[in-house]
Amino acid sequence: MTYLINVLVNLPLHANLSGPLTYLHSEPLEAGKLVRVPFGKKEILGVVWFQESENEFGPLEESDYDQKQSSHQKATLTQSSVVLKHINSVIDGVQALDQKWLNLVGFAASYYQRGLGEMALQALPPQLRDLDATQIARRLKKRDSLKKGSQARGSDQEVCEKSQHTLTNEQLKAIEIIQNGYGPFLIFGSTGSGKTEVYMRCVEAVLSEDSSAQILVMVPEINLTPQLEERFQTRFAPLLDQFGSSSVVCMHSGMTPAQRLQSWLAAHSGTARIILGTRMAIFASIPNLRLVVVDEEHDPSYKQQEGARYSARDLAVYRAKQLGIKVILGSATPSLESWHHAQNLNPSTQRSKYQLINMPSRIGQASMPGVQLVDLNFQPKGTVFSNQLLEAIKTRVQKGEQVLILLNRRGYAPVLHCQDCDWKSACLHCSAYRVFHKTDRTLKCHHCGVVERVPSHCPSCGNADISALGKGTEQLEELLGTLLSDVRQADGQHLNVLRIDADSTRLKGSLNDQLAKVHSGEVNILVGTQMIAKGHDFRKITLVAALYPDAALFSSDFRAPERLFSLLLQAAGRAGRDADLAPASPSEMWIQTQYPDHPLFQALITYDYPQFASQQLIERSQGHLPPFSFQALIRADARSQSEAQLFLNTARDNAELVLQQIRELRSNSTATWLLFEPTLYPAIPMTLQRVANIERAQMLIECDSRVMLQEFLKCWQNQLHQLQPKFKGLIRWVLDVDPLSI
DNA sequence: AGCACGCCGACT
DNA sequence: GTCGGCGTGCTC
Repeated sequence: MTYLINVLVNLPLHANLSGPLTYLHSEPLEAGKLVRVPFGKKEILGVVWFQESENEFGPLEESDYDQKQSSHQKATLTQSSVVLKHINSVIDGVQALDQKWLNLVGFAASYYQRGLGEMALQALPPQLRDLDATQIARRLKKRDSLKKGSQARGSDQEVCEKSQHTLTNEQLKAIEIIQNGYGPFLIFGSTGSGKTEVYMRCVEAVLSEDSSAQILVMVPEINLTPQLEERFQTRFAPLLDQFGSSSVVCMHSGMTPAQRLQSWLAAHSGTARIILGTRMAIFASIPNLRLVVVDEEHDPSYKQQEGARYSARDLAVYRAKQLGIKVILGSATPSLESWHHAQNLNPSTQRSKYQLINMPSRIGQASMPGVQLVDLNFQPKGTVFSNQLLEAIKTRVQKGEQVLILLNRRGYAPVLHCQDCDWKSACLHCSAYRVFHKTDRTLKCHHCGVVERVPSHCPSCGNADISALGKGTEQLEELLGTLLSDVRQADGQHLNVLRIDADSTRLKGSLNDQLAKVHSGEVNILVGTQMIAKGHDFRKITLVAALYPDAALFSSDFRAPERLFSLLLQAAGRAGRDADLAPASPSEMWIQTQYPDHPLFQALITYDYPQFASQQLIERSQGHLPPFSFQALIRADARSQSEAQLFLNTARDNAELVLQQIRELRSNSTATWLLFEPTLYPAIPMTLQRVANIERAQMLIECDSRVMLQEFLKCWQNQLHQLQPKFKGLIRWVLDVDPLSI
């Protein structure tokens, strides 16, 4: 007997093949099974998809039954003139992915307008794709032996001792709400309010209730996984000792392919009980998933920015809903989307979409730092550190406290400039300047990566006197060294200034080494980009300063203020974490700005996120922006800007046709979403118009109905594929559903 | 997307 | 005479 099997393979949507491919096999195969199939001249990994007549959303209808019978009958060897091939092998050692996982992948592919096979295969660990059945069998055997080893060790361990922390009333209340509610929950809790402890208690409750329960905890950045892993490991490993070290696993792109495969297998087989990871972890196969936690849910890192542009936070909410389990989102500055969902009551149910949990207080004596605004209008032009700020910094370091300076610009200076001929260090390939890096004497383009030795004379006129315009973190580091050269620590030692940014942490492990220097107290002043504002628990920092955050106030991106507020609040959260230090030495957050009266800063002074959010939501609502409308962005890359725009504008003209089709197709439908038609704005050059000699343009699509937007994008996408070959200079185009930056 | 086949310029 | 540029087309 030969059966027709639908198999997903890693193919982008725009290949001439769409949907699953049909292969032959000697026996029927369950959906979700992993197989190796011939594809062209290669053999690749495939995932068995549902048979046509199988309905992934429920039991089969009577009418489906005949089809199911026929598809399982002996198949003809061709299908629409394509010669079908046989499946090479079935990977028996790995259990079939379950229907819930297949559904998640199916939903993500359709919502983010990507190929089903592309989505499914991208969601699997790379090594699973590369290894054949025997190699995978070998890994499984290795894993089993590891497991036995740790089991033996595990049995020696003490029984889990319950955490001795006493919880605050806010924490107790939060836990109670989560225990008794349905979710999704949005914990609005300031940094240091003990959100993590709430997560842990909820995790603990679920684990003790269900002896096979698995839990997914997501964090925005790789850097934050080690410390969290350690906390979960020490807390829960004893409780879950039967599986020893594999009971808590990590999933993020910084792991080696072998580690990723092992973690994935541990989650898939059910041995991993707690899965900690970055956005990619949302696609992990977790058959007994019972709880999802998304920490720092507002963080833009949850949105994948290339390939399939999914939002791991939104998919987490979907996944939890699909499984009927709880999802906890947490943030000190929730995304306005989530905040909105937690505010508005549904008139019929009298419930909001998300349940809001307030945790406003910091634990112990610690309170948020007092905000000091320095009006740069009253400072000499070009001031980097105002005198007030400099004095404040001196006072802190002399007392043995630490200072954090935030500047979102790495390198020494963003531009080199020749005063004689007005030459500037423009990048030849991008519409941007190359940045001067003094440490390695180079000019670097941060967009295309071109590196050149810094010229000693102006390349244009030969003038030896070229100057650096603007300030980057490298220069701050240097500047602080000179400005504070006569300042000594309490013990008479010279000051230590440390810079942490993408350049200083390029080498593996160097971030940890540098953080360790901060924790040990060896460092007095820490200078860095936004990577130091997130999550790290610095005990002795009592002063944080943002030197010039004004650019975001006037950005063309409507989300810029939201991001700035969040960044500044998170940075402020780095200060005053040590409750013992707090009473004697209240911490400070300094902001130097030309717009001290701006409502954003005014809301920040009182750390009034609800105030800021409500004011932003009013603006969003008036501007018909998310969360009051839904957006998609299409970007075109081409040889010339005009070609990129021409493609987009032609696509825009075609949209009317697509809409007509939808209207006709649904002419007998009374669905209200049909009334909301998408608006397509004209194509515009991207803010960074040219990168690596490729011209980029984009076009925004906005619609009041999510369903209508989805329907439109699906039909429109077909048109775009047909349109594409007519544009010779066009290199590629990409769709971004729910884009985060515009 | 890969990876083939396929038809025209600068090199041993 | 080849090596190799990347243009078109196919993959169940």
